[in-house]
Amino acid sequence: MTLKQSYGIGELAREFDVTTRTIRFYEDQGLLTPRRRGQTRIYSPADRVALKLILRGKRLGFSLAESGDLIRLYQPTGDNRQQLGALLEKIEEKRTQLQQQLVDIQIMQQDLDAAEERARQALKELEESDV
Amino acid sequence: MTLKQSYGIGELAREFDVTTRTIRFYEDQGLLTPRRRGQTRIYSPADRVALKLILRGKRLGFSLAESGDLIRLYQPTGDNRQQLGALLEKIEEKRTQLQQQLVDIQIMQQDLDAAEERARQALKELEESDV
DNA sequence: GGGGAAGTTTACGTTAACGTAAAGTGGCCT
DNA sequence: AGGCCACTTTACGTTAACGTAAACTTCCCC
Repeated sequence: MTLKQSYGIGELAREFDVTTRTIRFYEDQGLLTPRRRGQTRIYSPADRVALKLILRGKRLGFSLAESGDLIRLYQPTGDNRQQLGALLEKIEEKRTQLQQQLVDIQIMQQDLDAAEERARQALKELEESDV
Repeated sequence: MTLKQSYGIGELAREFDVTTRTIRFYEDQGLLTPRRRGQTRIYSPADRVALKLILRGKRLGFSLAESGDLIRLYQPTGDNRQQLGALLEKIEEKRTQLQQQLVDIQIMQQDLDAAEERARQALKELEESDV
């Protein structure tokens, strides 16, 4: 069995642990574009990938608008030089941002190391004082 | 010259490129605790560090409440075993979150690589088509 | 054919993180 | 004394990202 090629809204909601309201909201914001069977939404694998990207973005503090940008970076658009240039700029910009986040994470990890060390030390001293 | 040991609100605002309103708001949320001279706020180096931490947190999508937790992790608190245990748990939790963010960043960087590659390819094809 | 279960639309409500405006205080300069 | 900063408090306004509720259709099951 290869990939499923369509998904229901509840199905996606369960898989990614979000509400259907959230998924519809993302469509409202133009981030998802399911087709319809009757009035029921049918999601493509591309929609599923987009949703994944949105949630990944959220974990990094991206706004929905920013995730929208990322999604569009991904869609092969028959573009002219102008647009392609702007696109390359956006990519570079995001790259810089991710770099900064990497630095931030490293500093925080060091902070956590220090905090843990102090906590363990405090615990140790408690142990030693009540024989 | 060692470190400055007190800062005005405007001074901090300029240094970190935030408004004074923002700094006062953080105090309102219990994240900063400046002393007063008259009714004017005077910030300590510890306040300055806390502010730095908050802004770093923001870049990673942390809420002010989460950053508040982090600040408290940093303050040496005469704690009992209960609290120290809880503290260690919180630290571990944050560590897990940072790990996830690292993974997210790596995936996004790869996505950006791919997007850039496609853009450059599209540009190349445009160049070749208009001799 | 009655009743879930899962889908839909419409619309008002909510929270976080500030922005913005108004009105006042204190110091310093000329 | 007048004026201009930089600071203060109070309070209402705003945006993003959904939550929540109501009222409706569709399909399936027994």
